[in-house]
Amino acid sequence: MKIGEVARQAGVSVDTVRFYERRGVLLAARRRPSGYRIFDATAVERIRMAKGLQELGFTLEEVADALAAHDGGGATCDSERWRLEAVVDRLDAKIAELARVRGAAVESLEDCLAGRCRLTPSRTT
Amino acid sequence: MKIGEVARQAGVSVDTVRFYERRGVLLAARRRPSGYRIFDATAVERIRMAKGLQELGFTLEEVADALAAHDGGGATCDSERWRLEAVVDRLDAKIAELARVRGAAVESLEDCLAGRCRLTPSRTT
DNA sequence: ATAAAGTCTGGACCTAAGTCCAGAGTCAAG
DNA sequence: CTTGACTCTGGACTTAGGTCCAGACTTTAT
Repeated sequence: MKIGEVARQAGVSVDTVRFYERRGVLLAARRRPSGYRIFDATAVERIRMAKGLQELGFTLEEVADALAAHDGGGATCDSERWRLEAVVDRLDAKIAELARVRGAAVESLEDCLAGRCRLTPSRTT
Repeated sequence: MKIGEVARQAGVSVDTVRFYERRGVLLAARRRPSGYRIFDATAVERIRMAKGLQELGFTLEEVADALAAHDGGGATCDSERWRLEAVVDRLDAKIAELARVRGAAVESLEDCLAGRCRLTPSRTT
């Protein structure tokens, strides 16, 4: 697969694909003699994973680190339990945090509707 | 309350407080004759709300817009149902998304442990 | 009354995550 | 074998969200 195809399948720009390679989200791609990068389907998966995690507040660096730990686990995937478990833990924490903020928001809304607003210094009209 | 106290209570820097004022997250503070800003407790609440939402992927601008809609609702809080409801809706969507990504991550992990890794082009060792 | 601590403004600077060239080379379809 | 679409590199530029001055003024505690 050439870079344009990867970009299309992952829903990002080719610039982003190259950027991700530099940042270590993607492994350094193999090259044709011409210099053109050659990718396989895992590249698309990695970009999708990165995008999903990023959406949820993880930085590219964290994603790159997790993937590097995964790749570097040794010969095979199962040779260590790797970081994805840690990622899942963080997702759980994030879900809890989200629920907490949601609760706070709902509380604020209730107070507000009850005339005791915390967000606007209103003249209790 | 002076700016330092607000910053302390909200857990941000005084620079951030001023920055938030400029960006409309905080209402323009009243001033002493000296020029010093005077805040009340709602400022702290607004910063906390902003930080919480930001953590979850909302931009400062979105937060500012929601708060502006709230403030501008008219004389009182309950004069419109305001945007916090929309925020809660978005939080729900985010929670769903988070759950989805979590599922995808767990699946990847399972595939990986089963020797069918999607993220590393491994030589099936 | 003075010193230390806090605040003011305006502007420069910073990181993350991209985006957008220019200029040169490559590929593939007709 | 040409032509239009792709790809390459390197570097400049962008936006969001801050952070960090300098130099001047204000407050507060002793």
